[in-house]
Amino acid sequence: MRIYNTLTRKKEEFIPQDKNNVKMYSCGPTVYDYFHIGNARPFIIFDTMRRYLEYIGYTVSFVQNFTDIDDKMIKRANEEGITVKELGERFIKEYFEDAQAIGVRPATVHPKATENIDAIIDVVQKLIDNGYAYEVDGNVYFATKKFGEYGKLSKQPLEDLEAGARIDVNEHKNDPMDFALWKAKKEGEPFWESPWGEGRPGWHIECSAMANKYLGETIDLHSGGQDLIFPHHENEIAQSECATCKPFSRYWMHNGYININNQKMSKSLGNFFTVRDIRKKYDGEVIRFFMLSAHYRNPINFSDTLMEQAKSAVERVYECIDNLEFILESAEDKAADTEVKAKIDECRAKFMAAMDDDLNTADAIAAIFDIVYIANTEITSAGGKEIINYALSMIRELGGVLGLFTKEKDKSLDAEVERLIEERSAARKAKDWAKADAIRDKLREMNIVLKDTPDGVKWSIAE
RNA sequence: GGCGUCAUAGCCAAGUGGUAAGGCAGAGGUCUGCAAAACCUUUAUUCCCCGGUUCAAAUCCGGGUGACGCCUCCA
Repeated sequence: MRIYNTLTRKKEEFIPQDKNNVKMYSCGPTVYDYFHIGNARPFIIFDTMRRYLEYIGYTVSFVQNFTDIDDKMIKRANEEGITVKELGERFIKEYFEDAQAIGVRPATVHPKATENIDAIIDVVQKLIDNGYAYEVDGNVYFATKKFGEYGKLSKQPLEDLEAGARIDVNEHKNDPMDFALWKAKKEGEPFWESPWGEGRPGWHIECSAMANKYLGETIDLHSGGQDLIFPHHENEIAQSECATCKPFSRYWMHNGYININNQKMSKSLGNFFTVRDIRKKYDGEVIRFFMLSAHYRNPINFSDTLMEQAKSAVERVYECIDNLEFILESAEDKAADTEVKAKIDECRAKFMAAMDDDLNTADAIAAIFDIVYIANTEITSAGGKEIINYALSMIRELGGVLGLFTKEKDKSLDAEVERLIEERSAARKAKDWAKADAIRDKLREMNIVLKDTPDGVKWSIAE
């Protein structure tokens, strides 16, 4: 598989250090609120990356942290009159609820910053020992100028960064570009004991410490949103490589933004939609489909119209699945048509080629729609069970790689509905259209939609 | 000022040298008792503009125009 590596700004063949296992780290949320749809994009994209890596045979050690101590956490906890710990626990729980709804599986490990303070202190100490960090009044800073490669990810020479930097007023730092590894305790803030006194970790250091602790010194793939390239990921590289003297991550993937009216969505701009809110109107799967219908590095707009389009597209696939399952019931055992089977295999090949090419999920989705078309045009109950099952399982299998189209229809009908369907069939047989239509309308009100097909009456539940 | 991204139909979107995928929406039709679903036809001789390279360019090169992002917490 080839991926676009931010470090080299080129598509490269992805070769993990261990041929069977991929070590992958993704920056997780700061758990002070529900996550918004902009946060959801990397969760969905890199969950899909993980699923695909597993599909092509790797085991994936996937670490995604929770930032549960920082300025925003403290501020919010104070506003709500609860402890930082309580705030974190609440939104970690909410994270998992929304994540599940959009098909994002739990990572292998979800380390929390507050539970890895020892590991963080170790890295900070190592940086001091190696001469890359210095302590001032209980604060520890990273000396960016000591790291000659600083700026290699964002391709920004330190001088240029400095020239553009808005001045951070801080009398402790030796240099404006230096950043905090450890912050001395302020009144009313949570704190931990450290060699430099009571305090708490800076933001960037936790990812370096946890990646190192759970995945080792050199990981295969690090991912996140483009806005993390600088300074967060740049700083992670500096911290990790200066502490271990080893390369930190061999590949970096960054997803594009989500815009609202072509403007970046972010919490600071206030123009954001939480996944929790969107879910009130759209199924999480529709959100996921929407995200995967464009290439992950392109910016995408978010709007109601786009969600409606995504919803209709998802329904087309489920309609096909439902039809196949329906005709399967009346189909006979019969060998599959080899030509149709070959066409479906071609779709799978197209799907794989798309995913291999820098996770081109838009093309991969198109391949699934190609199978839908084949199913709709070339597969009937007369074709027999085998080919129906083949198409069905292929849609499920490839859909599953994207975390889509995995829902199972609840086939149970309550007795009353069943009786009405029977009654309508009898009325149709007697050509009593008025009665048949009245029953159909009545069922419609009960959210049961009937469709008369050559293979009998098919029902489905209205959304 | 530095670094970077994007521009393809009514909407969304793939396509990085070989003659415009896929989805949504619209129109007409087929099927159906009527529907629904599905299918068929139709919607870009053309990919922001101008030059250039090439037998061949949406794709490569040069120059414009427009939109956006990072350089400050942010996915």
